[in-house]
Amino acid sequence: MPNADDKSIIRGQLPDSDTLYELSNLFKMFGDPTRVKILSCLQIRDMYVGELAETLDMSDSAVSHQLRVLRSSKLVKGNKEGKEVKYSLDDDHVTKILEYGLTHVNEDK
Amino acid sequence: MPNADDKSIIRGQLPDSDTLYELSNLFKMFGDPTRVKILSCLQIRDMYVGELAETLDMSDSAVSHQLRVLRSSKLVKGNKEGKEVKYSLDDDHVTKILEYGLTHVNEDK
DNA sequence: TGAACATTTGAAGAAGTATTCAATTATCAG
DNA sequence: CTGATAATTGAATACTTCTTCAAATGTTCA
Repeated sequence: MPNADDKSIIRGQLPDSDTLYELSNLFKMFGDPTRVKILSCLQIRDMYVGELAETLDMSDSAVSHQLRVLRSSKLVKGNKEGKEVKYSLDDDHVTKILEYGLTHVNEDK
Repeated sequence: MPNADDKSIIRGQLPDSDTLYELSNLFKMFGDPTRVKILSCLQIRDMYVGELAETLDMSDSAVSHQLRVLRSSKLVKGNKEGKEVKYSLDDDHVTKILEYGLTHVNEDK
């Protein structure tokens, strides 16, 4: 059987397991409506936690929890200003990835 | 207070709710390691369900379930060939989005 | 028709995750 | 120091979702 190791050949061409895991993890960040909203806001301008919460009509706590997740993925960063924390995008790719996705979604209609 | 409707202004600049939902839904497809693996395989060549299962070392059933999800998002399509079904990517964007994400992930290290 | 194979489907269980609520930390103004 | 405000944290709950298992569907071939 000539194609006995066909799967191995395919496997060899795939990105390695770690990369695939990181990759899906990156996209997972964009895979939640709340997080996408937060990122979209920060694309417009830097904002404080409270501003985000008001704008998106969510609790401060819920927003803060999501900001923590986004921070851990290095997609946003927070800078303390007195008792407030101003958040901003921490990555050039965020905008491009969102734009690309938007293009796709809009083309479909 | 001059900024009373500042949030409304921001809200007005955001993509509408439906679009944001669709957007996060698109990214959610890429947010699971199994699905990313399947998509990566199909980027290399069209494959049957069984081939995918073997290549990725998963059950036929698990693969089929994920293919259903990907199909419903119009990212892959299946063509019946006898008793087998050959799957292929159903969207030009898939490759570009994956490539873009990969670039990002690789740059980070 | 009947056996073998490929795929799909549905239900169930397990694991992961988002939001809420209450409590805590930190900063500023009086 | 005290009270008020901003943000974070942890625990609990509700919800979603991935995989497994068993059964069903559909197709080929003898």
